[in-house]
Amino acid sequence: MIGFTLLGTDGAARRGRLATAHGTIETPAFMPVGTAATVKAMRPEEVAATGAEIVLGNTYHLMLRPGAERIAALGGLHRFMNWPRAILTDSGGYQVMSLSALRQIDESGVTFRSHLDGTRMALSPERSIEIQRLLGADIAMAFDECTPFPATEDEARRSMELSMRWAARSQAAFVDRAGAGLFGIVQGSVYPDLRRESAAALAALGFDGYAVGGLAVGEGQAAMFAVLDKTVPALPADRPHYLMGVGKPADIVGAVLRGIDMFDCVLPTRSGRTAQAFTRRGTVNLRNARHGEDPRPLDEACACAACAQYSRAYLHHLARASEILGSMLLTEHNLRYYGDLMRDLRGAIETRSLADFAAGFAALQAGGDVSPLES
RNA sequence: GGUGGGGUUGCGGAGCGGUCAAACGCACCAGACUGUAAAUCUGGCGACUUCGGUCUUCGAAGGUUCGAAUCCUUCCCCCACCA
Repeated sequence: MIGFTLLGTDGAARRGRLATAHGTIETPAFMPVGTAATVKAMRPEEVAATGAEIVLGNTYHLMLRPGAERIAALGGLHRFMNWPRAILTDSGGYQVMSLSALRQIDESGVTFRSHLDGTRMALSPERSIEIQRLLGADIAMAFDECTPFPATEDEARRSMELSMRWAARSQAAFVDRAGAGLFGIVQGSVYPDLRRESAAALAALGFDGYAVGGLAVGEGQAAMFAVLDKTVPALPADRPHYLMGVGKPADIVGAVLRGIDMFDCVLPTRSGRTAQAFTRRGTVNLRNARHGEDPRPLDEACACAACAQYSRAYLHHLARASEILGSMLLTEHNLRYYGDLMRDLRGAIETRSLADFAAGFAALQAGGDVSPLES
């Protein structure tokens, strides 16, 4: 059982606080992704300095390497990766989709052929929950199938109903402990009736929190927001709402406006490694030639090390040279940007000025990156 | 001085009579990345184009051939070894 306190609202948006065995999380919150027991290119103290209070780990990847039992024997995932704050673990449901070429699915669960060495590995709702317990997750996720997009209504229904049966089994397998909880995951693709049905099924079971899954898989922002408009009102209001795998900054702002409390996404970390930076004026590709001689900071309004101590020209050079420091600095910047965005969103909800904040955010993003240097 | 090897589109490097504006890699110019098989992937990369093509390129100049980056001659460079 984990606690969730609703501190205030602004329209559909909510300001909340999540209490776990490893600290509290102010919501709306962004959770950096640390799939393989590391937020890539970042040390844990640097992750915390960006404002993150919880990170993700991944059942599938950690069971393959180094193995859940090994991590348990070494004192659990928090200790293993030296992250003393909260951890949410994904159940492996996303890999059911992303590794579709390497797995077979049936009622009991999924058999994966390891992407590392081909070894056959089985994952079921029961085993996924067991692994997440071995890892010591503060928040475990029900084992589901992230429905691919596009899916016909029949396909989406079959997939959603399977996920709902697996949700019940996940819950039955979950051993409740203080400060730890289990979230259910709504599926149903872009079909409002399926989404409502899924939400109702999960609410009837009763989870510590409710996730919306199967979005940002190619349907587009408008369709995603349309799904949230129909789905979030169907979720229990006294529990946290988590939009899985989302997203771009504008996606997050729009989802907060629609009542989402938690987010995770690989974009800030992955983009940090591929030279794309998120800024108050939109995205910037540091590899582009126009930054080669630019002595200005990436984002003058940002207090991260990359912006405070280095020029665009230097970040450009690091990216071109594939230097590790480039990945580190841009990942740090991107996570700081996301952290600042969440802080500002929380502040705007507290002062009930979220609509104004969202309008200002959109205007700045639409304005584009800083103008080129005079030559 | 002798012998052998070589000069290909920014660089490296394939090609060795037609299917060659010329493989591939790098560099370069852009784009994409949404519960991470991702420090990854995609496109472009001689000039012009009404996007059908047209034109100029493979050290230089001649030549053989219906046709030459590919064969021959001469010249200019480079490298290795021997003296």
